[in-house]
Amino acid sequence: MTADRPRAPRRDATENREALLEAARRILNEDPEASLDAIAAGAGLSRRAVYGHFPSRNTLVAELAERGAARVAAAIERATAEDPALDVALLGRVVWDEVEHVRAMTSTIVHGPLRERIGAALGPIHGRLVADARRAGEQGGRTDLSPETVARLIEGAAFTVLDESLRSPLSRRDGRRLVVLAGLGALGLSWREAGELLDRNAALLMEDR
Amino acid sequence: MTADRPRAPRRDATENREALLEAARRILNEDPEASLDAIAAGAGLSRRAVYGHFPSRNTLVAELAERGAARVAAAIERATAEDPALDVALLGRVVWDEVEHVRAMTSTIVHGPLRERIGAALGPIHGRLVADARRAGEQGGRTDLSPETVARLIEGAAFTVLDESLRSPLSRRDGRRLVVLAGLGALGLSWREAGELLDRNAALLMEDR
DNA sequence: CATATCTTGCACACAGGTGTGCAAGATCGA
DNA sequence: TCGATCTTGCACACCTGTGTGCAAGATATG
Repeated sequence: MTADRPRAPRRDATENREALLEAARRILNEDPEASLDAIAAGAGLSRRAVYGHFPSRNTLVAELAERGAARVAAAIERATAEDPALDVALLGRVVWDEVEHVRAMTSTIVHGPLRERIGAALGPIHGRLVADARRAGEQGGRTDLSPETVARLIEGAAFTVLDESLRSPLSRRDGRRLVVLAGLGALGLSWREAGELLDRNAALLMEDR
Repeated sequence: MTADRPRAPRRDATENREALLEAARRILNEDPEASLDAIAAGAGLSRRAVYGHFPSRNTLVAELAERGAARVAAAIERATAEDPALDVALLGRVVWDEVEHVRAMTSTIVHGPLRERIGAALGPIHGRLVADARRAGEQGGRTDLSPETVARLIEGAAFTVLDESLRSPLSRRDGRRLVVLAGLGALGLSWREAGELLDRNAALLMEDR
């Protein structure tokens, strides 16, 4: 009873599959409602060929979203800070760097029904933020709102910067700074405190990784 | 050359027109992409009849959006404060009260192509926020971001509360408080400063007008 | 009541999209 | 080279939605 796996997929086939995901990333980022036709053409394939790789349009987009979410999740694990405020800032910077070049798609995916699909992969971010907000409260920080609410506000602030950067483009550096400042504001820091934190940790906005 | 106006519109006709707008408000607020069919049914009319009152679906929605925008614009003119931070808080409260019961529709209209259509009517809000941010900066407030950017962050914070309240409903009072706190945070106040401001102006969150 | 006005229900054209079947051709790979 | 694998192009069914034409019926209103 050898499983009927007639042969390994042809090399060009797997290449085309990747090309489709790549084209989807590029095209959906310009028009998040682009048709399957447009995506296929972007990959140099016909619409019909797509169905040889993905059973449906949604499957394609979902896989794309999950890959992105996994990438972000992996990135945040490599960056942690003791101080809650610093951790929030760090999270902002890291996530921004991962997402900045796929802003438009990110925005629609997060606002749309695929949100749940990537929720699992992005859960860790939320968890970290809640924990940071709670610890900050214990150390003299915001106690007028629940940690859960504070976390949502921080996430929302990040999305605000995201949406804002779609209307008037931001340099990578300005985006980083803005997303961090907005997040710290939601955490309850005054603008001076946020600025001082950034001054004390200048590396936070630097180009390295 | 008397204009050929054969007669005034029948009373039930104007009633139906209002009923359509009313149904649109109600239904688009539950499903912002609801079809014209659903809206017509909600008004107790047939889809066909809608075209006797509005030349297109978009016309209907646009009129609805413009009415709402005008309502909000009128409301903010009735509330002004000298202190910039207080003015931001006041704006937050007033706008929230006007918008809270049409959150879902507001969200999609503001994120969608109708944004420009109501931009004119909502421009005053943006203008007030920019002026507040500028004056705040002159009085020891945030100078690390341009007034324009600060205004955008405040608006974004309000939308965050809006979106958030769609996932886990907020009481009118909690919504007010949250939208004000989030706005003041974006303005650069620490959570304590924001709290003190609210304490000094307890009437801000009260039920009256 | 008589009539202009409104509403209805149907059919239709149109647009844009997804997903499938199938034959013919291109292309990898052993 | 030769066969399995992929791609293509076409046709097709299907869906959901908008907007229009038209005849027939309902209803306000002078």
